[in-house]
Amino acid sequence: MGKATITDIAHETGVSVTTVSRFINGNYGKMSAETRTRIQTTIDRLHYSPRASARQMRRRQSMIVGVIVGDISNVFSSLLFKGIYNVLQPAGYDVMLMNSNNSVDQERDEITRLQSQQVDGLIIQPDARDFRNYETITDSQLPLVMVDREIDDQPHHISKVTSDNFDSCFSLGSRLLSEGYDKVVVLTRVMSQISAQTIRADGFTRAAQALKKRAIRIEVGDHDANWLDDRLCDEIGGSEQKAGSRTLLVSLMGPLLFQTLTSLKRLKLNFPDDLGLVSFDDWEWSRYVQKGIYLLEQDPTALGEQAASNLCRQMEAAAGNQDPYQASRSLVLPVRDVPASSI
Amino acid sequence: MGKATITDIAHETGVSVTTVSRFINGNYGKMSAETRTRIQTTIDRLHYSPRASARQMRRRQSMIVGVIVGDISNVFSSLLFKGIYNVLQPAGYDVMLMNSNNSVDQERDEITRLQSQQVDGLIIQPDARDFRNYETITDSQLPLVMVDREIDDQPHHISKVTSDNFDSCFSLGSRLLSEGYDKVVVLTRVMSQISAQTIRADGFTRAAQALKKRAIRIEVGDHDANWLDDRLCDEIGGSEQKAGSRTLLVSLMGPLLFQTLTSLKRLKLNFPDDLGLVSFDDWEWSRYVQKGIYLLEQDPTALGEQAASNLCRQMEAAAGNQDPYQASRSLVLPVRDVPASSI
DNA sequence: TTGTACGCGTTATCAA
DNA sequence: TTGATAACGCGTACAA
Repeated sequence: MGKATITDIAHETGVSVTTVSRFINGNYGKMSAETRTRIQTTIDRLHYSPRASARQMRRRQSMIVGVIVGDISNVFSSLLFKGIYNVLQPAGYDVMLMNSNNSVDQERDEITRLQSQQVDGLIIQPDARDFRNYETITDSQLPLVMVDREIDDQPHHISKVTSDNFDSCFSLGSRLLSEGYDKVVVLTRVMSQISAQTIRADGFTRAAQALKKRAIRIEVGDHDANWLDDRLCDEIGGSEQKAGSRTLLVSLMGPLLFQTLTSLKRLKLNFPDDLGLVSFDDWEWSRYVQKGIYLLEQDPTALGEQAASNLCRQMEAAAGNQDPYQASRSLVLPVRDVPASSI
Repeated sequence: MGKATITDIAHETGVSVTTVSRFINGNYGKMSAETRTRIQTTIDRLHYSPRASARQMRRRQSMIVGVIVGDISNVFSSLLFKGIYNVLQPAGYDVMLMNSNNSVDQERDEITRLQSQQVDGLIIQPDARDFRNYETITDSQLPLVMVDREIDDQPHHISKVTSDNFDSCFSLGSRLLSEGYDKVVVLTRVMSQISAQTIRADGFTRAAQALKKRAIRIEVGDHDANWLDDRLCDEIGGSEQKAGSRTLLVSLMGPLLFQTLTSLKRLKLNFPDDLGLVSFDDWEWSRYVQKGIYLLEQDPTALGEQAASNLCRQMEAAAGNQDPYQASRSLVLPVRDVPASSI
């Protein structure tokens, strides 16, 4: 029977529910070793397992954390989750994962669901441009960490864990452009209202501006394969232009790199000879692909771990009836700059 | 206040809790349109949201499903989850995701946690070799679907959703070997006690046996890069042997393919000239990599969707006090065989 | 060291 | 068309 209750255990064992409750919660302090083993035996025999829901009602905490990611099929999201889970599971929290599919509406619905579940905290890779969409969370003083994407009007006392997107792109862009590239072509594929890619693109654009060089941004949508070929051909030039080409091509998203490589192959453009290639990468695979790519690596797992441990602090504060947002901390994680030659 | 209760709403609105409860659950049947709007107003004003835990206690169902995957950082797992979520979320279920890290111990702990949460159903990519590890689930008649990996002694009335691993490998292996390859070298990287890779390897091995050709299996662990180089050199031969080589090299796992390609490049072995290359792939990226690879594609998202919809049927049965396992169905999804030339 | 009794927020039953 | 009230399983203050 999966239906045994604490009362059943108490009766079977011949003790009171209080004693059983104490046992379950590890308050062995005042309990004879004998009753202890007797209770354990009964529990095993009846396959008893305490109902989390009943426990929640009394304790006023669920030990559940809600996580909303933009697209779980993107490696970034799964590595982020992994980092979160690494921290939260050992801390005793269960994690409810939701996939917003980069839709603000869906995200709103999911926040409601999570609030109904009385989650003790929330980690969100946000979709919406305005913080207004998240005020229902802060109104109820729920511990909250925003991850990866930046919201303009987010109050500074709300935690935010991001990568060093702008600076890393600006500095790599500056260096490469001053080493002799004429212009930079930035490829993005923005799925959400807000995206880290936008900030990265800005980094390169600003670097170009500072050096008075040209910056072009190409937003790759769901076009067919030829579309990108044509655009690249326009911007970088066909084979006749190759020789004098000093273009720096930047792919700001993992999956985009593969598409780019395919196009380059079709166009018979080689790097680093015909152009310079930079890719922003979430994880190690791209280094298997080919030599000669400059990589900007972020570490989504670390991002998740930092977000989760900050959330834990907030939840502790909340459990002690304090303002969780006092325990908030914002964090910018470094992006690793891997030289093309070292791969 | 996030603390408003149904009683508060009732008092504020000047109706009884029963009425509010009816409203919340959409039983408008016998309710004046006016009280309806009045209740809605109060709910909005007080930011009321019903506690899932209190509701669970009465209803005896949680509307939560537990999912345990082997390694969430593996693309297979995240696509699987996506499929599951696609089905479960619209059906009104929330999903608790756990990562077993391919550890049987961790998996056991997670099953316990999920049972405490009183999940209405469980989808597991199992780690353990014996079904004994999951009997605590079937003992309590909990809806259950096993995914991806096969357990020898799993009772046939327990649902299982897998890919057509053996047959697809056997048939591709048979075809290619009879078209002129001398032997097959299979690369695996098994992380768990059980793995679909083992079955795939068997498929190729049996194909070789039937044609009286050699089959070699290399288990790639966490060795350094050179290790694989050496092993491949042993089996496939160095450049002097290339010319006459008729080896079929098989990578049975996505990430392994990249490692393999790197090794082949270092060894200056080209395909399809020097050898034939086959890869089992979870998703479309490998087709960007290079031409000339035979691909066996499975569809983890579809796997997840099927698993989830079967689970739903079981949960409906359980809700109607019937044996959920009568609604169980096992399913084998096809593996797509993509010819090397078509990529 | 152990037991009794009440309350947590919701829904279902019965009554009006 | 609406209310009053008894459960659900657990934790804890208080009593013994």
